[in-house]
Amino acid sequence: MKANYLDELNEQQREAVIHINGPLMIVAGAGSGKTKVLTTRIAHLMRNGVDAFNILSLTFTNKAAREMKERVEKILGGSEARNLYIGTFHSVFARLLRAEAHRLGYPNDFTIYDTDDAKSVIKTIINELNLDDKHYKPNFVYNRISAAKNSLMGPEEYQLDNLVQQEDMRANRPLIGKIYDMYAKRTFKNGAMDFDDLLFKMYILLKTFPEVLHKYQHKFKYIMIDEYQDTNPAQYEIIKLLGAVNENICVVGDDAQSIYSFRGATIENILQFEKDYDDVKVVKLEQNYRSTKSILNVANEVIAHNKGQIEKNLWTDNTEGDTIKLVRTMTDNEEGKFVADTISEQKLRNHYDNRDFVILYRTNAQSRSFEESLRRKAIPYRIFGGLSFYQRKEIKDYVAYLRITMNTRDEESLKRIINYPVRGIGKTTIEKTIVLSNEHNITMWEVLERAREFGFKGGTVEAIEAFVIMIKSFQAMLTSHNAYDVAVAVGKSTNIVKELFNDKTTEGLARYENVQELLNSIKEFTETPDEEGELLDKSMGSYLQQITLLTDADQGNDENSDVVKLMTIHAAKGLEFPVVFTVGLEETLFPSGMSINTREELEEERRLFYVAITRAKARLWLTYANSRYRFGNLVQNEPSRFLEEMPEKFIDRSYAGGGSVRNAFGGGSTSGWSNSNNMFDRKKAPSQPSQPVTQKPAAKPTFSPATTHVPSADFAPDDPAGMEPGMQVEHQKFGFGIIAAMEGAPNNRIATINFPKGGGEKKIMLNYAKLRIVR
DNA sequence: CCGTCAGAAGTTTTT
DNA sequence: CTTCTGACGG
Repeated sequence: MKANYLDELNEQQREAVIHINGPLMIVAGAGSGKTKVLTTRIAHLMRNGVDAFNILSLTFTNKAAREMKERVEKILGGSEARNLYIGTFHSVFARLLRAEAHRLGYPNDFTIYDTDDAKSVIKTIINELNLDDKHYKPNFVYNRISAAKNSLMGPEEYQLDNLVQQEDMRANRPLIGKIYDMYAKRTFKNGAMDFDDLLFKMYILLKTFPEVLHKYQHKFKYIMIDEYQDTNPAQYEIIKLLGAVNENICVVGDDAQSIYSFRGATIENILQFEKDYDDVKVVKLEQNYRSTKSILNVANEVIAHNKGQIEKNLWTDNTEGDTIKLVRTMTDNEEGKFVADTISEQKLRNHYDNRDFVILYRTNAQSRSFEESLRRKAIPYRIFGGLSFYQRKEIKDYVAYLRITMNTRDEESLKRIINYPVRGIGKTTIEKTIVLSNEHNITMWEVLERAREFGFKGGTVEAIEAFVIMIKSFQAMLTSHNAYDVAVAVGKSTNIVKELFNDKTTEGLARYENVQELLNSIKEFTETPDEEGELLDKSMGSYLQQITLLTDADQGNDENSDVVKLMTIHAAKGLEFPVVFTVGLEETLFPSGMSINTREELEEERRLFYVAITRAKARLWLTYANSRYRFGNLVQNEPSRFLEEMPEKFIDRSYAGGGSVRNAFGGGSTSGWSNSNNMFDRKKAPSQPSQPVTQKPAAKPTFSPATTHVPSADFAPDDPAGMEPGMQVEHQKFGFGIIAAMEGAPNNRIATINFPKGGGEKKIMLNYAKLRIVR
């Protein structure tokens, strides 16, 4: 260990690091060396006799956890750091739950449902309840349930809580509580937890089993929480429970960077920390080492528009640096072009590499114009925050096999692969299986295991049995083989790999490569030693647990690749870049139109803007477009109100069409401001009285275009077996026709029929087409 | 059972 | 404009 590690700190940083026992709150302004303090403090604890096994450090992102681990290792210079518990809330709790879940009635190898899995379950339930999923949107319902769990509210409480019920009534969705209840039961039956359950169930576990609580209270004698301003009530309560005995809780945060209230984070947690414990030591890190004076001054002045903050004065010794450039373009495409041009220019003028640039936007959808312009100029880039690798269909399919092998209760996975690749277990069979499983209160898997007993017959029962035997063969391998071998066996037995290999289309090729990459990742997982040391869990279950908690930002950690990065501001939190472009600074976009209704929402948007500004080390461009395409139509937007909140002194507005923001406001177009509403209004124009739609509307009358045939009143399809060439038949759409020829196997005959009014000669598969025999 | 096509919906932010 | 969904033809 480096002896002089304390010398590298400033006074406040050192004060935080050497505080060992008792609650500690570090208010860490942007760029004030927060991670350095955290990592040095861990090293310092260990140097002062604290066992690595007794230290728990929680972060929000895998990336932050990884970075922290690496930096601690660097200071300690050895493998001691391996015994630390450093990870995200979700991954650490998932790991603990893997040891304890049986107490709650879950299998220890429970499946973790990602957002898509969860929404899919919710959708199934909505349909089962005969509710209209246009009204009960799975997304909306999911968010309600998520919010409930994040406030530690179970289904019963949800249905009994007056306030919540009133909200649902007002939103005209009174049955969300019912859906929540069914969802909780269903996921439990599936032996699955969603992201929120990892927190919620952890809390339940600690609350219900004192001996478990006791165990972890004594294990985690020192607890550190990064980004404390983003904790939600569930996380808050868990920390409180775990830390209750030793009260060695160290939280680090910056209320000015709280940007996750939409996900249940309450800024109150950090504002109230001093009141939660006696004798809280508070340290403020106010010296910024990251940004120029210009950048920092702008940031400070912007955030000063928020009220109710922890008082602090962020300052820097750095040079004043360049002014902040404010840029107006006419359209979003020009905005993209401007950014790409400027990147080229800056690379030449100031010798930057691609990796020095980041483009930050409010919503993922904004990336398009920048992608195009960067591609046109052949500037390499990478977008963060698209589909995670593990959300791709082919990967989810493959992983579903692994999941079902680990946890046969997982019906989401079972339904996904029971007939993929096609093995003759069709819709009817699946429906029947579901009905039987409900009837007998057993899992679908158990029904399949006893298929013959339940009266499945013929080819179906054979297909089912083959499927069951195959999955069981994978399970048998689990004890004797590692995760990689099992995964390879899955690929072979199911023929998935071969099938993808034979698909020579571009997409097929990509899919094949993705599956290969999946296998590689499993191989890598089984072969690299566990960084966290203590628990050398190389099992399939451990692997599956990890990958579900990975996001797009966690892949391709080729930090060194020289590319321009594109991401949302949320995704950029905790990062820094020499040159930052913050784009799309327009009303309704940033601040988002969805977040301008209350002061709280607007303040969070402002904090987001603050985060964006403070990512920049040396140079900052702020851009906005007069008009941009949204949902395919051109929309005009005012410049963001935030642009008016910046101090003139540090801003160069010469790019903003020569005028000030104010000029841009009124001066531009007098007519131009009839905007965005109309795009919503237009659609609803022939205003239907908005009646509450809770039940599925009766089957819609099907309108046929005037050109098509109107079937006879008594139209009813006949058995195709009796159809022969020469017969006259009626088709629902093509009208009357004569069968000209017949081909194909007896059980799959294809007729060539001439429809004089229906577009001439057609080939029709008799098994599927509905035809009436006329004569 | 699967692929195609038209129509509709979507854009806040994520572990 | 793009992506997803459902209906329907083959």
